[in-house]
Amino acid sequence: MFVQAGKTKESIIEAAIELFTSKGFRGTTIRDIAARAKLNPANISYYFQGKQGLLEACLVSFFEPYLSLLEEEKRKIEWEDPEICLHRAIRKVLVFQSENHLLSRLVWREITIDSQVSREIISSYLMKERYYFKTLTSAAVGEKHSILPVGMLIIQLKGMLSTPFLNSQYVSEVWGMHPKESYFIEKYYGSIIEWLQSAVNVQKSALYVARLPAPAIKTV
Amino acid sequence: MFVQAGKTKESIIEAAIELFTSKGFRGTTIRDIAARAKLNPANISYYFQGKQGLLEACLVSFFEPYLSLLEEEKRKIEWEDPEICLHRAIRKVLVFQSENHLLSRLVWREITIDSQVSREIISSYLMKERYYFKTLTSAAVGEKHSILPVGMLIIQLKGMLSTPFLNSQYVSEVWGMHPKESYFIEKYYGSIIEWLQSAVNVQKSALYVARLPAPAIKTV
Amino acid sequence: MFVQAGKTKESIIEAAIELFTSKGFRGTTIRDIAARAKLNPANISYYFQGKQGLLEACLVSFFEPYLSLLEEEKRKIEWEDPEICLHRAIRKVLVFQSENHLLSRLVWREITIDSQVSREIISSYLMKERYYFKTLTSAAVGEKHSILPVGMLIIQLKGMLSTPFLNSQYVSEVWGMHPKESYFIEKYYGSIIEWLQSAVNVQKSALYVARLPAPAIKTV
Amino acid sequence: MFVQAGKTKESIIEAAIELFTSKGFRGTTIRDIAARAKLNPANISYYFQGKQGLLEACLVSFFEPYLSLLEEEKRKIEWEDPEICLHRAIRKVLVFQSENHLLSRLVWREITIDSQVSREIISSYLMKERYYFKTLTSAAVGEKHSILPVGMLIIQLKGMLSTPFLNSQYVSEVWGMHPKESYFIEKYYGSIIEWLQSAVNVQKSALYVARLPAPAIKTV
DNA sequence: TATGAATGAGAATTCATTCAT
DNA sequence: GATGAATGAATTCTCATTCAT
Repeated sequence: MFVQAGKTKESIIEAAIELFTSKGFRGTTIRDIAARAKLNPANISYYFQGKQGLLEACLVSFFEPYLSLLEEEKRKIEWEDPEICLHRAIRKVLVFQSENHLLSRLVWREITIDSQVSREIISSYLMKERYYFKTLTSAAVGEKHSILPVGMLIIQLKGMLSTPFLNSQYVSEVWGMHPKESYFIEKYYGSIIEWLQSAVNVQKSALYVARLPAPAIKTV
Repeated sequence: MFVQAGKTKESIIEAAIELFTSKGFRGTTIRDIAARAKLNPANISYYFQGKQGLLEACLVSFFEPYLSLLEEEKRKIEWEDPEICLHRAIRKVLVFQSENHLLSRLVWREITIDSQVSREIISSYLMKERYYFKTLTSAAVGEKHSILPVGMLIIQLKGMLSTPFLNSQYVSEVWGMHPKESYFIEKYYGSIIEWLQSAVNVQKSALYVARLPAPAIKTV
Repeated sequence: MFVQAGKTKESIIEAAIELFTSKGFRGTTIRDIAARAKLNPANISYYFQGKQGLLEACLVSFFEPYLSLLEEEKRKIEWEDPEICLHRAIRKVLVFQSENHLLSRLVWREITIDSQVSREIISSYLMKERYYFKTLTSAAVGEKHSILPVGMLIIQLKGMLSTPFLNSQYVSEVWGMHPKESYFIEKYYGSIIEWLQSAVNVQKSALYVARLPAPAIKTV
Repeated sequence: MFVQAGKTKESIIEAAIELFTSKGFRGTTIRDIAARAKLNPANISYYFQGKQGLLEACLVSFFEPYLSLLEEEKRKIEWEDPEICLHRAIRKVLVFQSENHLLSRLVWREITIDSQVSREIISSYLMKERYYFKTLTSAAVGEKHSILPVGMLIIQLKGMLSTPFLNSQYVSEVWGMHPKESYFIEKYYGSIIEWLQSAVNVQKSALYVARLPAPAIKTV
């Protein structure tokens, strides 16, 4: 009626996130979404140029703040202790996902499907993410241990950061609390940092790994 | 035509795993599958009572060997060193997933969707899996450090074990090799064991982490 | 395209009645119906939630006026001569069926199939119909001959009322005219009333029947 | 294995009659039939050249005895009292249908569908039936009342003879007994004969009924 | 901006039938 | 004679999208 376009768009995205997350993208119809948002289905095509566009809007609404968060910490390594920056980045990522746990689950699942039309969007976002992680990690550990296999670290870090949100019901059942609760985040943050510390001291603790024919990796 | 029921079923499942994995369950049509398996689409309903049944057959073909693998190691803790058993279980799980990396990706993605009719099947399998992990982990660390929060360990372990297969393209891009290659498995196994070792010494390190200046962070 | 929902629904029902009647419910495809109504087949699901729903709409469009017709006469027995009411009911039923002869044929055939999902709808309608017939007949004959076996009367009456419409082609061939013609209705009405009169005088004629080699008939 | 072809065919027809009757021809699959007859579905195509052929076999298995029954009585009018023959025919028809009530329901329903491939078969049988009925009725009443509209009589007779079997559940509910029970047949036979008598005296009785003060009737 | 009607493309599924054994 | 595998044709239905209002 009046200037409610923003509101309408918002409520569509909200409904879409809930439904895409629990029923999957293809398993959700735009009628489901329209019904939940109490709107006419035609609005979705109108505002997002189709279902696909709506999914992309969801992805964007995740990646934009997510990446600017990482970017911010990456920038700070110029004048702050990189290790502090990395730790803070990890914490922020956890908090952000916790506050957007449905959307997080949706995103981390959706990127495991190849033939999504959104592939291009996703790819460019993931490239950026990787770049920030690499830079942050290298800065945090690279100076001390130049031959450290940063790649492995990043993969493990990525897994640790996303798994609780992707498999939130698993976490609930094993740990007795949901990843959206801040207490879980605190604990989880703690154990990631622990792991990171010990991983950094990899040479000492893992004589065995060092002897493997791991390819030399150059840190930037 | 030819009495090759076994072969036909096999080839349907094979095609289904490939397509479900890359395009998603709903994104794959039974025609796609039939075309890839060079069969008539009606065979799918004939052999699996519909698309849903085919998905379930895929899940079963993953979980059955996967769980018996875990079960075997769980049984061995009666007379072998539980730590050895846990390590061996981890290794076997990695190798099994590496050999069935497509199927693994499919399974770990599919379980993140709520409203699947397969929910019951999945639930019962995941319950078993959790039980085996709990028993193995508790046996491996419990005796030494009875107050250890095993739950957190298991969540992290689960994440580490599945992430590389779920996000195989991520691994490829960061690490330069695919989780189906045995070289990756060796490396990855090594770092999990490392993590496990240091996690077991959690009390000591926890002390240290507690002293970190974990900066309070406001997210937008 | 055009906002003519009412018209569209109407024309679908019309086409459905024709086709269901001549080819049977299962023998008619929604494509046939859509083609005859010059519409897109999807409209049928859209307006009637599937083929089954369309059949039910047809049944309802028969039973609603049919039953209110009976109900009206049933109500009138309070202050009018019940025999007149019954006769008038019979006449109205014949005229109504004559004017809706295709639909009548469809309905009277369809109720002879057990496993229809529409069973519940049909059952409740038939229960009402029976109640009206019973009340009307009992009132018409009951006061005079309270112990008359009304059940048998009703069964015969039902048969007489529906048969010409169910087997309209039989009527055409034997009688040379179609049950939709009013001349037939007049004649047929006359002979039903005759039968009804004589049936009421059952004792006298029963005497004569008793002499036939048929077993003696006991009145309950 | 041995000479069981007859047995197999028999059991297929038996199963088909049950299922066609309750679920309708199109609503029954040959797999249903094969399952009930505990046979392989391929047998049906083998023995009856398809589902259609099976239906035709069912129709034939009804009409052959049914028509020879009528034919027999028709032949007898040459030397016996035609009225007796007609009554006997009616009785035999009722008994035959009672003993084959499922098949009767199937047949009388199926002939109300136009576009059956079996139309030719049905048509020729119905033509014969009509001929026998006409001959019998004309012989029974025609001599006495040459101006009687035999057509109307036949239509009513047809309706009376088939209705209880076509709507057997209706009969059950109103009358409290099933048309397959001989007690019902006796009663029903009685009332048809009554009707027939009075219909034959139509001219007289019509006059008489009009004037009728409906005398009180005492039941025995 | 918003809506309900309408549609076309395509999906899963059903099923009678065939065929080699 | 009998069977189970396999198929092709056809059917119902779903759904994103469009369009006139």
